[in-house]
Amino acid sequence: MTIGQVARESGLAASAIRFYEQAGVLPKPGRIGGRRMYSASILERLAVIERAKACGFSLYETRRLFFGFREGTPPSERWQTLATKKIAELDELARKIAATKELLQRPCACKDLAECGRRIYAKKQAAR
Amino acid sequence: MTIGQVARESGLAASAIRFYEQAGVLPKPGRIGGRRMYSASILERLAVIERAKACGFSLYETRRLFFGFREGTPPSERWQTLATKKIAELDELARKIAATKELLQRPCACKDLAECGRRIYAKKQAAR
DNA sequence: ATCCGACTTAAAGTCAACTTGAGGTCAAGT
DNA sequence: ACTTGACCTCAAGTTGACTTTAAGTCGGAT
Repeated sequence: MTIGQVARESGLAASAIRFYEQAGVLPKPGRIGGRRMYSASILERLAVIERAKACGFSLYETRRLFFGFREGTPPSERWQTLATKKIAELDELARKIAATKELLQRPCACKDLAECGRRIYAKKQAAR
Repeated sequence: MTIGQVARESGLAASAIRFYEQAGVLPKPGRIGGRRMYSASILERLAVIERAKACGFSLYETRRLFFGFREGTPPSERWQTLATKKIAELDELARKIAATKELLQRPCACKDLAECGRRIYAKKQAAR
């Protein structure tokens, strides 16, 4: 498949696919007349990348998933290692979001921003 | 107060305070000998900004909170408008995080990445 | 022969929220 | 007079994941 076909199939932009290659998460494909020619398995590879991305992995982390970290470790174990760390990060993020919602949902009784500022500031000072 | 004092009091870098001014979330302070001179109320203003930031508002959104959107609307109502929108965004984000955790916690039974790719891709295709 | 569309590259642009750096100014203390 | 330290402005750098642009190449159809 040409890069254009892969792009249409996967829904990614061709530029993104080139970028992924450059970033080291995609293997360098063969070339015909200078053009990248992919086998259909590239779509599966991209699906894994998409999944990793959906899980909040950076491209750097995704690259480590594929290769270059503790060679010889089975992929499932690599996944475990990365997943455990990421879950902790997500828990922390969820905690922050909950706290934020808490803050947002409490209707502000201040009649103007100046009063609001005074209250927030006073509270902040009191917390020290 | 000089910008340095404000920085020390608020815990922000002086450069951040200048940046906030430039971004339009802080009023332009008076100058003495070219230097910014702030009244103590700047700390309250900064506290509001900090709070808005903690709530996930961008500086652009925060600026709209202070001025420039539906002039004459009381601040509490502006806050309401922004808060409602932001809560919806947070709910969406929380939903995504939960889904991601779900994904991460399910141990991957695949013996290699190729199999993993085939499974994910097949599932993705089936979903269409 | 030439034209078109799909491809190639490298470099630069995008977004947010700042920070960093260079080069200059100001007022106070010695 | 001179030094010091805090401040000033403006421009450029930072991070991540890409996109956009410019200029060039390839192969097939007319």
